[in-house]
Amino acid sequence: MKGDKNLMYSIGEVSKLTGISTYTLRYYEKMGLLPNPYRMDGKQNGIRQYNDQDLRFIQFIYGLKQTGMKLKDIALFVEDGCLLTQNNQEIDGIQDVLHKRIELLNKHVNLLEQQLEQLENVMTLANEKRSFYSVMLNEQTSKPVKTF
Amino acid sequence: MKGDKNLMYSIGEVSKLTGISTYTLRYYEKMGLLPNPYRMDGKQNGIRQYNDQDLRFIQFIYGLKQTGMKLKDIALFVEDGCLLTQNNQEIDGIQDVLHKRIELLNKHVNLLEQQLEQLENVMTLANEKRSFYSVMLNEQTSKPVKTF
DNA sequence: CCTTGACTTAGAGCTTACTCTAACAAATAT
DNA sequence: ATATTTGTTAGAGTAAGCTCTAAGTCAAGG
Repeated sequence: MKGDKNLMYSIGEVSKLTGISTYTLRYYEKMGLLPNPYRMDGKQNGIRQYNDQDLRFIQFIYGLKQTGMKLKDIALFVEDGCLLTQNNQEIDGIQDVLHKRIELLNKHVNLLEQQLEQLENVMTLANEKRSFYSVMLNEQTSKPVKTF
Repeated sequence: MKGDKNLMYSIGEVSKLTGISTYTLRYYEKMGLLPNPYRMDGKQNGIRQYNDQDLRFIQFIYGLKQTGMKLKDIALFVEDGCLLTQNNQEIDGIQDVLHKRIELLNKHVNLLEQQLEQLENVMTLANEKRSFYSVMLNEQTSKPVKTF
């Protein structure tokens, strides 16, 4: 009844599913990259419980990080929290928040495009170099090339 | 007469042309990422002189670095130096060197392919998120969505 | 019962990759 | 003449992003 599909994950499970260590997950939480998760109530030591939506969000955030977004920018992205509060009240200044988030995503998408371009360049160069070496390997008549 | 096209660059010029600081260029040289460049002889303080081939090599190496190859792996790639010595003598065990370099390039190209894939994933997710926010911005009737 | 995994705060330590300073020398450009 | 750029060695400092330990508590599962 609490999570969708009744699937709730502990921090250890999230760690296994995402490949992010529990240290790092708590660190990200403390740094404001991840929202404070729901906690088990009562005596149960306040254990973090993540649902599927949380998991997808963590993976999204991790993707941003892996592709070069700075932790500080991710924290900016996340800082205003959920777009609607518990009671389905809009947060204050939602327009500004949306603008800010769109801007951060724009900035990152630009970075991604540059990275794609560079990746393709480097790929080409690396392949050329590789071919060159392969040719050298197979050639009997080694011509005098002074090169790397 | 010394360099091709008579173009020789000082470390400062290389820095400007590549966007790598002189500190970093010397650091890379010390770490074995860059071969020891030709030096001006005689009284002239042994100033480093790079030619076009050197410049291209530096850019190639920098591309590897920028796309995630570890400095240590780059150093491995570079460590056996030029493929033919000054006197056009083959270096010892050139086959092994070629194999090693091809292997390092293979490894890196694999990494590049993974990166390309992830970049595209993240691009898609970021674009979706951006669209979602844009829709929220333009919608008058804000539906109760509790989400990031 | 005992291991495992969860929690906390605080803080130390680590890796990678620079980045810069010191302190001195020598050559070039204005 | 002076500022800039280059050179050297050696070493300190910085930043990001973890990674782990300590030292204590709590609760579930075999």
